Amino acid sequence: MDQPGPSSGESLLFLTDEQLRKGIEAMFFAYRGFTADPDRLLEDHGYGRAHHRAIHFIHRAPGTTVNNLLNILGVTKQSLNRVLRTLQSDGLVEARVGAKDKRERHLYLTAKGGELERALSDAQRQRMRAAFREAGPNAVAGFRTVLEHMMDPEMRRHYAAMKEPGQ
Amino acid sequence: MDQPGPSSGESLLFLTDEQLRKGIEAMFFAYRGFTADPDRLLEDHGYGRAHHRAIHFIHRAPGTTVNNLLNILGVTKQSLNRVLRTLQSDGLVEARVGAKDKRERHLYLTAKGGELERALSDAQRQRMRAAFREAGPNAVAGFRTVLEHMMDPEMRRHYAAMKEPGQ
DNA sequence: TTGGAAAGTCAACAACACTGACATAAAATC
DNA sequence: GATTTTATGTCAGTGTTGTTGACTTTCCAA
Repeated sequence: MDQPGPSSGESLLFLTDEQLRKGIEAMFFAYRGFTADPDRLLEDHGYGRAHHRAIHFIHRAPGTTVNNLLNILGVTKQSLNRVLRTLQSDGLVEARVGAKDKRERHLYLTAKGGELERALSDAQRQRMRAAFREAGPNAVAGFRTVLEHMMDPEMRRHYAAMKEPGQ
Repeated sequence: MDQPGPSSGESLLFLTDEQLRKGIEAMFFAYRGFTADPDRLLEDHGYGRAHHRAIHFIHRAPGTTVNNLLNILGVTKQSLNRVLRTLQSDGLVEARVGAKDKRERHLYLTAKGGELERALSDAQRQRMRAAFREAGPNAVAGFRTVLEHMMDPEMRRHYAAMKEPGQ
């Protein structure tokens, strides 16, 4: 019953279907918690998660182009455009025509957009900070390692690319 | 915003806003990967994630009532009902009127429903197994710890309740 | 027995994803 | 210089999934 793995000396009990099912349900329930706080805030403004994602990544990489945002978010341009249009007409996002390539639109948050970003981000960070603190640095490192391996390779590239901003 | 002040003897560098932002983006990108494989399968059948969730939890707790499922999934009964209706008319789910309380419907997967559940589950487990294996048992433990702390307390109850089935 | 609560169903609507087709402007290429 | 490609935006239509409101059936308790 409690025999070591036949090939290695290491236990592989953490790879049983039962453990994997727990991991799957953990992802499901945790993601709900992860989005719950910003969702409440967004509802007050009449926005949805799509707006949050756009705001987050524009804040993260100011001056990003529509096309770049499209690749990161993995939605169609029609879908993203709907969101950007409302954010622009509400004065949260500004789109500047590219200096070098005039076809491109570079996206920036306005002061008002920055305010909402901070509010959303604060709400989300607060929960994550609490979870991190209770779990401890070792668990946090494991958390990030597993999530990185769960990403699609292409998304992992995006994630890694913005991992260390100054490098 | 918050300085990484060395107030205690322990380093709190893992709680900086920068680290939290990385955690937030890790959740976003990883969740996309997490759902990608089942999503492809579901599309072939004309279903969506809502169907997957219903199938998963009916498989997890056969005979569960609609109301119980409602609490776990956190949607309105009308929304869940639409999903259950299609699953029933497609012959994947069976609803039996409660013996004690005839208002209740107890939900079961049919043989056909079980087949789809297995296919979806296999696809999702495969990715998670790969991620777990590459990350190692220590990282997996941390992963689960952090996720548990990120859940709403009520959801954590559901999660814990179904953690060890035989106990 | 009657009135309210609970479980579930039907109808209509909104958010947000999708596809497809098309328009415009600018850059790149032939 | 003409043509093609690229970046972006728009219109129309569709599907999934969430919502609220109104309704039926069933149960239970005053």
